[in-house]
Amino acid sequence: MPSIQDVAQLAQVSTATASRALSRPDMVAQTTRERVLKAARQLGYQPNVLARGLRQGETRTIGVIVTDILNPFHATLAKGIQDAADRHGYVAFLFNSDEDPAKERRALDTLRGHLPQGLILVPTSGAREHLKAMPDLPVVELDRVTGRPDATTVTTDNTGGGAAATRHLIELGHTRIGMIVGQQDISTATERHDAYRAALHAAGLTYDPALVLPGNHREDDGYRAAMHLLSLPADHRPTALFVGNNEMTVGAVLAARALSLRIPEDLSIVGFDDSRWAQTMTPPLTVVAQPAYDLGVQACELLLRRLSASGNRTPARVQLPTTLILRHSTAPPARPRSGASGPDPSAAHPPVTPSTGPPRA
Amino acid sequence: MPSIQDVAQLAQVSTATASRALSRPDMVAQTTRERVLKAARQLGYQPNVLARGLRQGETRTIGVIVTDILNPFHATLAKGIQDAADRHGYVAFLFNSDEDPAKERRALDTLRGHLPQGLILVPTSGAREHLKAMPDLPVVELDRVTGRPDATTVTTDNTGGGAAATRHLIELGHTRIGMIVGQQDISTATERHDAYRAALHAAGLTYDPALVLPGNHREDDGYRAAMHLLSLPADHRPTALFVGNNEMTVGAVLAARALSLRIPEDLSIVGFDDSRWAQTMTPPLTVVAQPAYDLGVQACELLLRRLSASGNRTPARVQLPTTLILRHSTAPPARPRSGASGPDPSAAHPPVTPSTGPPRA
DNA sequence: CATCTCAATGTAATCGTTTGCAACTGGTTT
DNA sequence: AAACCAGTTGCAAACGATTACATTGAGATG
Repeated sequence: MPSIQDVAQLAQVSTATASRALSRPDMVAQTTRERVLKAARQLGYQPNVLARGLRQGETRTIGVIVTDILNPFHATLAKGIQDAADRHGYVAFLFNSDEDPAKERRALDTLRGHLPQGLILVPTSGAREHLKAMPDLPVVELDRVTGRPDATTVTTDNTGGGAAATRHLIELGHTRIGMIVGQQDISTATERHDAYRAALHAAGLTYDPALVLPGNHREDDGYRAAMHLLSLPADHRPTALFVGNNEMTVGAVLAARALSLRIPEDLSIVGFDDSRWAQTMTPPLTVVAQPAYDLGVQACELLLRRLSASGNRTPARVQLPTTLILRHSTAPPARPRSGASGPDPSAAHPPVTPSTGPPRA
Repeated sequence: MPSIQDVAQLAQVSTATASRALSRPDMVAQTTRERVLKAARQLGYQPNVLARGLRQGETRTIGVIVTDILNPFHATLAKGIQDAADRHGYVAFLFNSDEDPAKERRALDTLRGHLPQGLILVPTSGAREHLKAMPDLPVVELDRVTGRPDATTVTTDNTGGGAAATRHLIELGHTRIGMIVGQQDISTATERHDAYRAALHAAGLTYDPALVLPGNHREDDGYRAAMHLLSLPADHRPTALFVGNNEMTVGAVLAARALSLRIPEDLSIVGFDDSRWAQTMTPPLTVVAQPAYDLGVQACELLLRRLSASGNRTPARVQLPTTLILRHSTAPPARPRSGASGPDPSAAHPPVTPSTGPPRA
C-alpha cells in the first residue's frame, strides 16, 4: 500500500501539502493540487484509515449490532443502515448478538476498540447494563428499547399494530383469540402484548392467560406454542392467533398445517412484520407490516445528525407507523360444529419439520 | 476511552511494561502483571485497534463482500464467515455490492483503507478487473469464481447439482424442460446451465435455446422469464422448469400461480438453493440444496489458514457437494390434454406431507 | 570480590496521518 | 525602503500502541 509519503515524493511536495491537497483542496495552489492528485491516482493511493482515525479521533465509523442477521427483518434494518451510512461517507460495522446478552457484550467490547463514533443497537435484555460501561458513546436504540431514561430510539408503533391486529380479529367475530408473544423483557413483545390485552378489554372480551404463550422469537418457539394452543379441547381452542413476530409466525403456520387445520377456515392467523414468505405462502398472510428498511435509514440518519450537531437538540425518539395488511389468513370463525374432530394431536407428530436455521451458538 | 498510558500510570509502570503485561504475559513478573491487569480491569481498558493496527501492520480484520445481504443464502454465508472469524479472534467487515460492479469497486476501496488482512468475496462480473488493483491482498472467492488463474476458491458443485436436477426431471418423463438461468458472466450460472445442457444431451434430448431464458438473479427476472416461457403455445410450453437460483425461483412460482398452473400437476419446478421459503411453500419445493453456512465457515477458515502459514501450501480450491432434495413440486408431466383449465389453485390445499430438510450441521 | 548472566523494566523510535506554527514568496501599502 | 499582507508550503509534534535496544539489579560463577 502506497502511503502519503510516496504520493508526496512523487509530486515533489511535503507530506503536509499532499495531505492538504487531498482533504483541504482550497488551501493549496491549483497547480500543486493537480500534481498531487495525479500522483495519488497514479499510485492508487488510499488513505490509511487507521492512521487518520488515530490522529483525528474521528473514524467515520459506526457500529451496528442486530440480534439475528438471518431474520429478514434484521437484514433489512442492516441494509437500510448501511445504505444511509454510505451516503454520508460513513462505514457501518455489523455485528450479531444472536439474542444472547453475552455475545452482545463481546460485540460491544470488540467494537469499542475500533472507536466507532456511534452505535445503532437492537438491544438484548442485557443491553441496559452493558451500555453503562460506555457512557459517552452516542447510541440509537433500534426497534426495541432498553428503557434507559434519555435514550435516543427509533421504533415502530407496536401498540397501534397490536391493537389493529387484535381488533381485526374481534371484528371478524372471534372471541377466543390466542397470542404467541415474545420474551417479556423485550419491549416490543410487551407492547404488543399489552395492546392485545387492551383491545380485548375494550371489546368487552376477557383476557384469558391460558391463551397467551411466550416464545423466544424463533420459529421453534412459535411451533411449540401453537401446537400447545391448538391442541386444547375444541371448546377452549382459540379460533384465531395473533403471533408476536415473523419467525414465530412461521412456526405457528407449520403447527396448524401439522394439525391439518385449514387457514383461515379453521384458524385465523395474523403475524407481526411482513415478509416475502408471508406474501407468498398459501394463503397469503394477514400481517402488521413494519417499515424495516426505513427504520434502518432513520436510525442511521438520526445518529449522524446527533454526531454532527452535538449541541443541537435533534429529536430523541422517532416512531414509525405500522400497517395492517389484510390478506387471506383471516376469516370469521367457523360455526361451532359438534366434536371438531381434529386429528389426535398427540399422535400428530409434525409431518413438516420446522426448518431450523443454521446452528445457533 | 482510557489509554494504555492511563493503565501504566495507575499500575505504576511504564507503558512498555503495561503493554507486555497484557499481550506477553510471560515477559513480566507475576506481581507487576497482576497489578497491570487489575488496573486495566479497573479502568475498563480496551486496546485501541487503530493504534495497534498501525504499529503492527496487523489488524486482525478481514473484509467480506457479498452481492445481496437480503438474500438468505448470502446472509447465511455472512453468518458462517463471521462466526468462524470470531472463533479465531478476527473481525469481519461486511459489505454489500448489490450485484453492481461499481458498488463493489467502492466497497473494495473503502475496505482497503481499513487494511484488512484478507478478503472473502462473492464476485460480481467486475471483480476480476478490480482485484488487479490490489495484488497482494489474500482473497478467497466464495460461491462464484472470477476465473483468475491461481485464485483460492470455495464453491459448490454446481455441475453436479445442475445435472441431478435435470436428470430428475428427465426421469420423471419430461421432455420439454425449460431453464431460467442467471447472468452468463457469473460462473455459477454458466456451470448450472452447462450441466443442464449436458444432461439433456446425455439423455438424447435436444437442447432448445428457446426454452432457456436469462435473468439477473432477482425475483422479478424469474417472474418475467417464467411468464414468457409458460405463455408459449401448449405444445411448446415446457412442462418442467429448472430455475438457476433461489430468488428467481420465487418469481417463477408466482408466475405459475398467476397463470393458474398447478404445481406439480401442470408444471414441475426444481429450484437451486434451499431456503425456508422453499420448504414451507405449497407444495414444498424440490431443490438442489447448498451448504451455505458451511461455505462461509470454510471460506473463512481457508483464508485464515492462508494468512498464518503463508509458505504452507494449503488447498487452493474447496468444493462442497450439493444435495437434490425431493419434495413435491415435481411429478411426471400431465398427459397432453387440451387447455390448461385447471381448478383455481388457490382453493387447492394439497395434503401436507413430510418434507424434511437436509441434516444441518 | 569482580564479573557474568539473565530476568525485569524503562527509553525511545516507529507506524501514516493531520495540523499548529513558522517560514518563505511576491506584491502592496505606508 | 520598511512594514505588512495573503497565499503557499514545510517542519515537526501529536494520536496510542508495540518493540528493538538499553539499563538495572540480583544472584551465580570464577
